[in-house]
Amino acid sequence: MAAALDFNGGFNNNNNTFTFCCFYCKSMTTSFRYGWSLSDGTLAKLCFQCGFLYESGTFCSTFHAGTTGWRQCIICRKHVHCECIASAKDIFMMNNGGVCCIGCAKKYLLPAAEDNTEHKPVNDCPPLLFAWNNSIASQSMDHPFNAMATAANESNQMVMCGAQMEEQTPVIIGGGSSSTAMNDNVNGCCLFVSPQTGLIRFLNYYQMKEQQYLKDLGYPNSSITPMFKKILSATDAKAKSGRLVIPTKGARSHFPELSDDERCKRLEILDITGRIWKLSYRFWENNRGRIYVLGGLKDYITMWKWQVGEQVTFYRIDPEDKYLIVTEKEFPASSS
DNA sequence: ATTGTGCATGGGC
DNA sequence: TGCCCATGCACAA
Repeated sequence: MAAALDFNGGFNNNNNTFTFCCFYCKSMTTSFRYGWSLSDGTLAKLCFQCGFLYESGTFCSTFHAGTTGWRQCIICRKHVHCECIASAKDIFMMNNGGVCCIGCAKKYLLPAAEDNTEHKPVNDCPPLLFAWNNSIASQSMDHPFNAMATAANESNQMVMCGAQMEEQTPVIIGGGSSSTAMNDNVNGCCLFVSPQTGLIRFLNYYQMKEQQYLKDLGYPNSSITPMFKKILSATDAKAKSGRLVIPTKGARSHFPELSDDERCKRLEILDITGRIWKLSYRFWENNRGRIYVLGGLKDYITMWKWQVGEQVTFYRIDPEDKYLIVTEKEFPASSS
């Protein structure tokens, strides 16, 4: 007897059981597990095996191991698959084209979304108007809203594309002085609307990460100041050398002064895990100038897997009077 | 052999 | 031209 189509998409085989076709592998199953969201708002029904792999987070690496579409999280470098619907929940598309895994996105990019104690605006920016598909409407303040912003354009509008936007629909924000203020360093900005006050808080990518560094290190109320940064050269990135040539200007203006009598000092520098690295800070002379280097970095370079072109930033934490070294694996373009 | 240090050279701005 | 700094090498610990 022909099976009757069930309203839920299953087949009644006339003995009170329903048979489902696994959305992914198309095998028939009598029990299913829910998978990812489909465009019609329902959830994909998966067979036991696919469902189990999906729930355990190994779906993509199991089924798509040999296919294209694998990219690296810009922060932790974990491989994430970006070409199937199943992985959509695990990735956060950056406005600069990079990809962030959802773990790092929650940790570094969207901390306000999970921190209910911090729904306080950090500035006095006026309420902004949101334009959605060219129709201006007041933004609902019912829910936290996070998105990645591209640079403010010439008319002081900010084009937004974010994880919570439908289909990457661009949104234009304008009418607030803050969009002008953000002009200089807006790439990777995260925007947050306070559900309590209705005011908009924004922190750019760098600021958000810096605040997170302080929290991670246990200095949530301290201040963190970038001192200088260095794009890693080929010789810097070689763990064998174990040293970093640091920009002369940054060294002179932020590190303790070295003299001909004291050509080397020991510096203790924290990494973002709180580990203390005892490094040598010294210089040698060259023609007319000094070359400043930070030595004793071999283990650090190995641990953080330095690669050419990556950026290392040195911070100062006050009032603890500590240095912090941060290896950032990839950066959105910054105009600063 | 491994790791750290100092120097000379040369390219680029 | 002057300075910065990337690089490779020699040498020391």
